[in-house]
Amino acid sequence: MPELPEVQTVVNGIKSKINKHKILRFKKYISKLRYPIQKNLSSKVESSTVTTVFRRAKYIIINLSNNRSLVIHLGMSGRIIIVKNNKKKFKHTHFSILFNKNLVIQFIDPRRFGYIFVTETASLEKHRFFVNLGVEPLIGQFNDRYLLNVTKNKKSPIKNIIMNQKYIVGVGNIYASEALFMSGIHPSRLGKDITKRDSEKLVRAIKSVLKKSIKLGGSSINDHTMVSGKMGYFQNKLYVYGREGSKCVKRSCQSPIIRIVIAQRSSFYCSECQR
DNA sequence: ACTTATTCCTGCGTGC
DNA sequence: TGCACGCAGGAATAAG
Repeated sequence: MPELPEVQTVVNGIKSKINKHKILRFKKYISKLRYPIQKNLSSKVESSTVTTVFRRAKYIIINLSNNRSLVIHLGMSGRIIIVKNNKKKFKHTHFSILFNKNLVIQFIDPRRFGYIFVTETASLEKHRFFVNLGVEPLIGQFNDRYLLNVTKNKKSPIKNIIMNQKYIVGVGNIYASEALFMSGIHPSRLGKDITKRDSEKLVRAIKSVLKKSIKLGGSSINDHTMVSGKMGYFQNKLYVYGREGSKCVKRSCQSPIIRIVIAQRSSFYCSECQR
């Protein structure tokens, strides 16, 4: 489940490798991803050079010298790996990008919820997938005042609010559960019942868990790996996600971790520590 | 304007 | 061993 730390891990992995490299060829093996790959995508990117690689929300953005941006979303099971040649194609390799100096990236995505598109860099922020994106959680603008303002008067559970990309980007099911545990807030608590103190703790927890996970290369639960193919390590540091029935990690607590479904998503929390 | 349900897809675990 | 089934979930979209 690629969330902000997993996407950032991929960006960190490909950035130094493909920067200033020329795209020789874009090869697609299947066009039916979440959105069909544009028919003219290859002609819009081939023979241009990479100028910048960065992340916005859960998107990977590769800016090109021809004033276009190549945008990739990993969906749920999307992976990007770097290989030396393109001879070995995996079962779910859906496209590959061949750069000069024998550098190749492959996009592997069994569930095909990922997608790629190219757009003019100047209009990227106005693109329908970008125009409604909320604030980046790791910048100063995301603070307790911002979150409190978002949560006030809302009748939906706090977990849904922090996972909603129009308010805060990059937080998905894993890190929402983790951050709520770290701040002692029950995932079902309604937005309107979040206090200033809760907001302070939750903001701190979100920033902290995302940063720690990035440092360890993200969480390799089902599909995510680093671009080298190596697993991330943060799955071993999770407090509640996927730990139904296990004991709370807090020594003084030891209560069982509970799984409930909120808005069709598994949510994990400690029955004692979170209210 | 907000809230909730539905939809896409394949691999994996479970039960008969 | 094989098959049916449910589940995993990001987020646009439709529906309420």
